Amino acid sequence: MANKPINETEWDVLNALWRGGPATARGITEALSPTRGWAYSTVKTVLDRMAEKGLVHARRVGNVWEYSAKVREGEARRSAWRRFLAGAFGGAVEPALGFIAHEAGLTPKEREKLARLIAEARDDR
Amino acid sequence: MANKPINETEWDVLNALWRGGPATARGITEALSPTRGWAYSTVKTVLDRMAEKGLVHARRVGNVWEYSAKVREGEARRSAWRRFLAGAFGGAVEPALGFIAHEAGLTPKEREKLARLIAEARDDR
DNA sequence: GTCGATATACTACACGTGTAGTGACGCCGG
DNA sequence: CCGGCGTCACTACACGTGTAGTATATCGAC
Repeated sequence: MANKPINETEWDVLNALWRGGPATARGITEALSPTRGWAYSTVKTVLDRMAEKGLVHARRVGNVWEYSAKVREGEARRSAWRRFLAGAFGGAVEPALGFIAHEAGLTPKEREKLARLIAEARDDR
Repeated sequence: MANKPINETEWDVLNALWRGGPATARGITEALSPTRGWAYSTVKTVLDRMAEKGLVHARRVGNVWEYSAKVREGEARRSAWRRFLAGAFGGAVEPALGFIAHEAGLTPKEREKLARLIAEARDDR
């Protein structure tokens, strides 16, 4: 299961790992330094906590730990989607779709894009 | 502003208020009792905290407090949507739309519905 | 083999949240 | 006018999270 919510900090770390592949605590610290500016020890703590939760995998390499994403991006997103539905729409899909179509503040261009994407999705299955 | 994230418990309370209108702590306790089973004092605490945050409005009526939703449903949903985007998609709208069309696990029927909703939205503006 | 750099492991602390107990006080019924 | 019931205000506490310091272990260079 491991269906704990993923929080802000964790998304940042996961995104870094998804984009850059496995990395050490120092690597992540540097990757996130422009946006977050965390201290090394902060990143280490976050990573360790994520490892406990099963979000990342920790592997000893020489004397350093190398962390890699254990959840896949798609999964994490689906889980975020489910939480979004659960919270804001009591888990109901259709109202959420209505919201996205009408009230999510999409630009016409975005709506167009979405229409196209749906058409595609319809085709490929 | 008031752009604090709304958490699970708060969604429950807000939903109760949106559906049932203004209510006292006891009222909410009862409304949520099937799903949550909170103690009266728990609900009171939650409501007071929500009042502090500006999520609900508290009005003294006789010797009881009556609480009403201060944020509107649409606003709250938009804010949840923004947080969903920020977390799972780094704030980018289009990848999120792609995800919804392709990977969110929509049934064909739901996709159909979404297509219709978009068409509608296109019409009315 | 000693030293310096770096990583680790452990600890810390404040704030948010989930959940609730308790003592005091006011209002309605008798 | 008094007592009980319900409500309030306050307090509590454990756990999660954001953020980081520090003492110790270890590795590579000299």
